[in-house]
Amino acid sequence: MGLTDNIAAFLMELLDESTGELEVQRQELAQRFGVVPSQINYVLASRFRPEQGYRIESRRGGGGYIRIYRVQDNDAGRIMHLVNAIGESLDAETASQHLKNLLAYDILTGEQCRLMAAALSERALAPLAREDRNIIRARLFKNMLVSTIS
Amino acid sequence: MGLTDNIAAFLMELLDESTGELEVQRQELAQRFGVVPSQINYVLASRFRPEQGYRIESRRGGGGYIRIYRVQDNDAGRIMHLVNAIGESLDAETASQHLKNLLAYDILTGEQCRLMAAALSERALAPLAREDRNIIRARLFKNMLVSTIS
DNA sequence: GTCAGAATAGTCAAATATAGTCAAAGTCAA
DNA sequence: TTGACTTTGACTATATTTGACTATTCTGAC
Repeated sequence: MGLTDNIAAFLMELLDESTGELEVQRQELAQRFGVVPSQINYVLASRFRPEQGYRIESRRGGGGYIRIYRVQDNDAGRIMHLVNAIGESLDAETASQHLKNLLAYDILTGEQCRLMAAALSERALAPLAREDRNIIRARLFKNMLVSTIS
Repeated sequence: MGLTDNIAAFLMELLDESTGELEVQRQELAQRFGVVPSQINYVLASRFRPEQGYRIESRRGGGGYIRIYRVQDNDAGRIMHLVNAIGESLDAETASQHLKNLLAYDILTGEQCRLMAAALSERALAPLAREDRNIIRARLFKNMLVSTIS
């Protein structure tokens, strides 16, 4: 486990102990782990992203600080938003892009994405005429998305 | 026995000793056997495929690793058996029964079953003519099943 | 109030540490 | 002799660590 993972684990533990809220000083934290201060920025940028369920606030200058909040984001809301945004027809390219986004934002797991990708693939729907493929693909995607939140 | 078999045997032994889970570093392993690092990728690709009952995870960069998991015995085999047993056409009732069985035998998780059920439902495929529905349903099911073991 | 200096934190790119891909070359058994 | 499997290495992709430079905020002297 590298330094980044160590520092991230330390911070997450502190977040567990408190009520999902935490304040540290960059310089002090860096010193504790014997790294340069900008390493802390890297930890925050790679392990505490909003799509990973965290929010950061900070201030420079005297008495400066970095605050980390664990937020509960509403996946169901985002999924329903997407479901409503998908129309009657959906091509394979667009579907694939949606899946990538859902995965990147940790709304779906890799397993769920693989399963959906298999169903939405051109291959699975091959016997249908193009326009039918896109119509069925939209229906499949919406049905599967809704199934993940119920 | 070639290098590939040697390395594979070594890894499988380690998997036996641990609880079916294992982490190595590509460079280190390659060095131990005196081969180029990409040889390790070949070993993984040829001896630790999902349909052989393994799953691989890896990360590049500092602190990078390769993790090998031995997945539940025979699941891959049972799934492939079912895939081969499903013909060109599949009605909703039969699909539903298959899903129930897969869940009951712990071959699929509840989440996977719900997702598949959503895609295989009469509702998702409603616009299609009945025989088309059954043909597409068979293709969807087979594609999704295969995706769970890759 | 203003300004200078101290005390913070942020940005960005280079250096380093891993792993992945792909195709050419080698090997071996049918 | 041929084709599948193996081995190799050049090139690519990604993750981490570091430090020089920049931006912001506070405090105290005036």
